[in-house]
Amino acid sequence: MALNKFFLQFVNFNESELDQLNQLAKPEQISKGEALIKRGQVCDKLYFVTKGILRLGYTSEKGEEVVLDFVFQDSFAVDYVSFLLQQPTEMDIIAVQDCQLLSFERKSIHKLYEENIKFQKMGRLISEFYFIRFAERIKENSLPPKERYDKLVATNGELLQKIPQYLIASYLGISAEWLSKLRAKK
Amino acid sequence: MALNKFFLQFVNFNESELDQLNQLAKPEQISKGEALIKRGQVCDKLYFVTKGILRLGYTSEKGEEVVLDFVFQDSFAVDYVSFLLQQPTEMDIIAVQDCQLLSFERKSIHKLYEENIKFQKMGRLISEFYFIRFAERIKENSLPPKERYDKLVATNGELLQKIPQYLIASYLGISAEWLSKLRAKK
DNA sequence: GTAATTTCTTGAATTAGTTCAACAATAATA
DNA sequence: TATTATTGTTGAACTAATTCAAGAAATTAC
Repeated sequence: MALNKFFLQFVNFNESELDQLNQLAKPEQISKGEALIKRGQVCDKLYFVTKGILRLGYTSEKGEEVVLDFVFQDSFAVDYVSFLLQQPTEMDIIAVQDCQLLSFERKSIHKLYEENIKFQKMGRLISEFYFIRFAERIKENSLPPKERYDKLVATNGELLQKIPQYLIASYLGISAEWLSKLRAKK
Repeated sequence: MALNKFFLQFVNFNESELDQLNQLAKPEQISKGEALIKRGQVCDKLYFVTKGILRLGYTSEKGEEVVLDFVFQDSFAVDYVSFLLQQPTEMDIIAVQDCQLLSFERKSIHKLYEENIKFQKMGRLISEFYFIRFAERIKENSLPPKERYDKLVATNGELLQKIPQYLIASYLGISAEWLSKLRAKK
């Protein structure tokens, strides 16, 4: 099961510990275009994506939707900043396709942290995992759009085909038309 | 003292705990243009900047130096990814001006973590602090260069004047000439 | 205090990217 | 299957940004 596999990446849990984690998970679903989290809300849940793709971003002053990140299957959708600080998020998390999710309440996760240090360790390692992803993102952002696109295709090839190109263009910081022209070039 | 002030932001340490932290600190200095950390090294120290400014970045394939971040006085210079994973860094950290630093060895910090849970908490909160900075950076990167420049000036006004503009331009992802023209415009 | 080096500015030519509009292709719905 | 809505492509006119070269201004070294 993908969820357990995810946890086992970080800490060598035994069966009963995995059970404890699984018992916290509440199945949720959301259809294409709907928001999982909206600007202004406090993000007090983690959402494990069992199926579908979401995008994290915001609406600019000019009213354009800016995509900052995609969340694919088998990883967590969350605005970690809002989740950590328990303050209103500036982001929206929106389903790119119909999604199936498992939600974990912050409070119940924190309860586990206190019960067993292995859960605490998991929490720390997951934070670090996302931290490292962010650091990589900042570095990648310094590359020209074409290179960023090629890298994205190289690492997320198939999944990417399920995302409309105008969203990918927004993620890359270029217009949809220009991405189309870049793709046509080679 | 600025170092203690930094720690007290995160955890309410008593005097003896602050002493423990201070005893780990080894004064170092480095002159303008020199590297504190070079690509390929493992970053096994944290450096608190008591004086000066550093830049974190890398050399691209075309041989240009790309600036990803500035480290100002009273904060830590470190490649956190390399520090966390203890793997070779892909970054260089270079002094923009002569700097005075206090270095903290990873091993001795980890020793403190085990002795007293308050230190552990500090470690977590400092990680979160940088995590949040990274998240903000990713969002800022989505704005047009002029806006990013104005924001930078608004928050780091005086300090910024001590950094050559071609480095600021690199940080913003534009050429030095274009930054000069942008500045001239209004 | 002058020379040498580093940094900053300006202009001209070129490339990268945008906007808008029109149409083509694809997917969703009846 | 035909219809509608969403997504993708293309071209023309425009704006943003780069490169290169030259000179001006500011710093550093002697």
